[in-house]
Amino acid sequence: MVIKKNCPVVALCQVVSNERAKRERRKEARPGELLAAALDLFVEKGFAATRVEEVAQRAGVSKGTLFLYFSSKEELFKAVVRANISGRFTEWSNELETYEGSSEDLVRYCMNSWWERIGSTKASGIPKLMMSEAGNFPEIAKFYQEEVLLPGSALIKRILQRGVDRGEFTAVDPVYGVYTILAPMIFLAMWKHSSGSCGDPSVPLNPEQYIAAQLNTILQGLSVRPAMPNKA
Amino acid sequence: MVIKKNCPVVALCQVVSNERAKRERRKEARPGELLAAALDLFVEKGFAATRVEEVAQRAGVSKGTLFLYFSSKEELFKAVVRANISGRFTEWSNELETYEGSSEDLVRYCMNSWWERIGSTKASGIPKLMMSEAGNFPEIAKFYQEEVLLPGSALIKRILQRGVDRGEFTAVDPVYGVYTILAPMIFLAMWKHSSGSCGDPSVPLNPEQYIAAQLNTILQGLSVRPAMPNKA
Amino acid sequence: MVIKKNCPVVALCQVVSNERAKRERRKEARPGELLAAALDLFVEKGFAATRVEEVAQRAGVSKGTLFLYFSSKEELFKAVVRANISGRFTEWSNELETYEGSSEDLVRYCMNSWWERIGSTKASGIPKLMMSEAGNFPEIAKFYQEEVLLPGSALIKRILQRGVDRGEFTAVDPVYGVYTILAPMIFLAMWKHSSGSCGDPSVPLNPEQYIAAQLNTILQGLSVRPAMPNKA
Amino acid sequence: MVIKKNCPVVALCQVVSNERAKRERRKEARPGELLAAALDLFVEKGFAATRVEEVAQRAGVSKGTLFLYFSSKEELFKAVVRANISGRFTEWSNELETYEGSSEDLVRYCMNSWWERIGSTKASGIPKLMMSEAGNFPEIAKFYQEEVLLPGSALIKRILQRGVDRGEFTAVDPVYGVYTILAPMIFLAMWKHSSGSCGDPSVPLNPEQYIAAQLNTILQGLSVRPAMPNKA
DNA sequence: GATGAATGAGGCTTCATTCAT
DNA sequence: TATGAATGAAGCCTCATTCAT
Repeated sequence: MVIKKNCPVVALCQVVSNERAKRERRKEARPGELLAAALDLFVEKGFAATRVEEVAQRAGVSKGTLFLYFSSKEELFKAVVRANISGRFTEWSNELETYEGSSEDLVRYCMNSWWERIGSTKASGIPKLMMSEAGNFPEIAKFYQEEVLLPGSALIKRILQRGVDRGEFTAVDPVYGVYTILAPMIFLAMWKHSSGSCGDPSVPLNPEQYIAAQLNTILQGLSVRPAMPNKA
Repeated sequence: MVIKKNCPVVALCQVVSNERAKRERRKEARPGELLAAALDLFVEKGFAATRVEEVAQRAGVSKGTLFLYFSSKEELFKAVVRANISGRFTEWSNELETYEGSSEDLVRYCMNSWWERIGSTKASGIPKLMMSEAGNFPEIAKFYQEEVLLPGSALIKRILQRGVDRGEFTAVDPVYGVYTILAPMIFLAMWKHSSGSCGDPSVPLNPEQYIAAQLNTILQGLSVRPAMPNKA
Repeated sequence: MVIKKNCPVVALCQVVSNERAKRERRKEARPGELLAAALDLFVEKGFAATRVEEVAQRAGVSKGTLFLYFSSKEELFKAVVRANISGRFTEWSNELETYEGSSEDLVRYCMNSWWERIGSTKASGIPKLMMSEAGNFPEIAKFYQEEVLLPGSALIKRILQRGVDRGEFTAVDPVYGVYTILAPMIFLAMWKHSSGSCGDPSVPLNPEQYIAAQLNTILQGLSVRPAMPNKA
Repeated sequence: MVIKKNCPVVALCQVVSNERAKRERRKEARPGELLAAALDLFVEKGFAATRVEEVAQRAGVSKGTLFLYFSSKEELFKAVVRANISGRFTEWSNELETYEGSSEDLVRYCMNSWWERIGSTKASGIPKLMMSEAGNFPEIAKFYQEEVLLPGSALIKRILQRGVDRGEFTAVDPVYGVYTILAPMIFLAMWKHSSGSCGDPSVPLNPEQYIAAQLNTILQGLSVRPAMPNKA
């Protein structure tokens, strides 16, 4: 090229082209950044109170760009939910099939594993989002139910059944026993994202300690035990 | 009475007083009707997605009337929360003081009583509302925490301590043990108001059965019992 | 009447009837009180920024009552203007006809008299009102012009002409000479009611001193005088 | 230049820069167009009676666009006042310092110059606006007073003092003498914008003739002259 | 006549979405 | 593709006006 390097116009072009290069490198990442920003904000403020401009800003793009990737705010919302729903139930299901330890340990493993993979990540905002917005987005609530709640419940049910079958757990209601495991986890996810509860440390909640305490009680509650004078 | 019933002046006075009474009865009923309508809608759709006109309509008045009683949508929201926060903790606290049965029964009593007094009423929407909107209304979230969460937690803590003191309950973490009781109730309240989850009966939840099942497991989990080979 | 005096219902009726008596006594005064209140507020805040409820309140009646006397806010406005337009031009005109002093004294008399009868009263708000609202109320502006500005201008013109005819005043433009007298008075009326100007005493304006100073300059300006080297 | 004109990258840069230039030219012109439209309407109808949509329409944009440039109707109003307040008093002050003609000519120059620079422009609406709205916008009225009325009065005072010092003007009250000059100008500005008065030509007012007539009378009124039997 | 609760049209403002550049 | 200025539908809120009492 004959163009002198110090020609200001050329320099400008290069800057532009560098930026373009960088931009294109990041292009693939755009939807992900937008989804991450949107997840944060939707979880924090709810769907209606979140402005798309905020989402775009947080993702480092302009408002218009967001609409290149998501045709509407609602589509963005759906994409956020979809993107953060772990399709890991088959994986977990397999782990359960091949698990060889005690059912108590299996419950411990599951709950802790949920915390590591979901609860402690941003994906834990999804339950809060669904609780808050289910009424406004019935289809996506249905989708969430089918993709998450049903498989999750089924998984828990099989774990409990395994414990009963192996003589480790006392027989529990096959439907309502599930909530014994499910409720503490969903509660934890929501509590975590309710800044009203977390803002003030007067009602503190350390997730690991919380899970440990819940497991202790639940597992003793599930365990088979000698006859006791207590009414059960 | 010596006054003749058909004295026109007297009659007028009575009419006036009847009219005034009726008018004022209506006027006094308005805020309550509006609060009830607003609670429903805020719980169902969230603060931002609820239109004041809807609230007014559901209360059977026009848009403008709402603003005669609440100076803004936000004030309406605050009033809804305030109006539905039961200051019943002293009452419950007294019941606890004088309770003479076993601590297990006390826990049962408390949970069932919560369901009867709060959970089964519209007030059960408040926890969902607070979870969803705490981020957008920090002051009112703080108020909720101080007026509800802290006293509630304190009450539960005392019940657990009573059980331990009387040799009925195993020692639990004084902080995290509380969640063993709290989490299932809050979960129930939120689940109930998450129409996305309830709309479809594929994951059903009958509150009484749910509470019974939770109590069974929790109470066995809390109970003192002979040493077992299980890790506790 | 057989009714006992201490019967509470009767007592109430009496109170009512006393109030009614008082009310009826004041009934005749109502429109005047409303007009006075409206004048104050319209002048202070303008037509659009004045709320009818404020007017009613200041007049000591309810909002509904105002509409018993004036069919709309606009009618109230028109009535305010009409009520405060002095039909005194014929009176003044007569005074002029029969005035026997110097024309200079006549001008002094007129300006001071205007201040006493109009400028220092609430009616002085009308010019401000008309200046501010003329664009929004063309008909009433026209009415004001016909009833006030034209007669007032004509009066001034005749006074000036009298001075010229009697050899007291230098000849001035018959149209624009009028403003020499008119402008200072209207300016005074508006300045007085512009709280922005009056609120702060950094640009003070004592009406009597203002008028005296204006008269001094104007009258010397109008006076016939010996030839001077000044360009006139 | 070595760079080929048809180098596509360069061309692109130019296009971009043209596009940006045009876009930004529009963007930069908007506030001015909006301010001009708003000035017109506020002066004509007053603040409260002017609808923002009208302002936007007259500026050729949509309602929403206005709010991109002014955060509220009130801010628009403030900006209108600020934008039309000439900070030209230092300039005028300098002209006064270096003026070499007679004080009479200086007064003529000032009044005519005010007409050319302010009175005949749209900025002449500001005095009317301030008179009408001062009560509703105390802060901006204060600002107007400090930025316009006080410097303006000070300027006039110095001109009069100059005349007295040079033996050209008779001694006048240093405070109230100012109004001799100020009142006719402010009156003119307000009269001009009171369409009620101007709409009908029955009380006509040609500004140049008005100013000439006022000057004639005022200047003779200020001039030093031989003792006269008139009371002064 | 008098009241003041109720109404609802209308104005300000926001923000998802579009589109020219 | 990316931008961000522009749009306008929709929501909150006000207040002149009505009307049952």
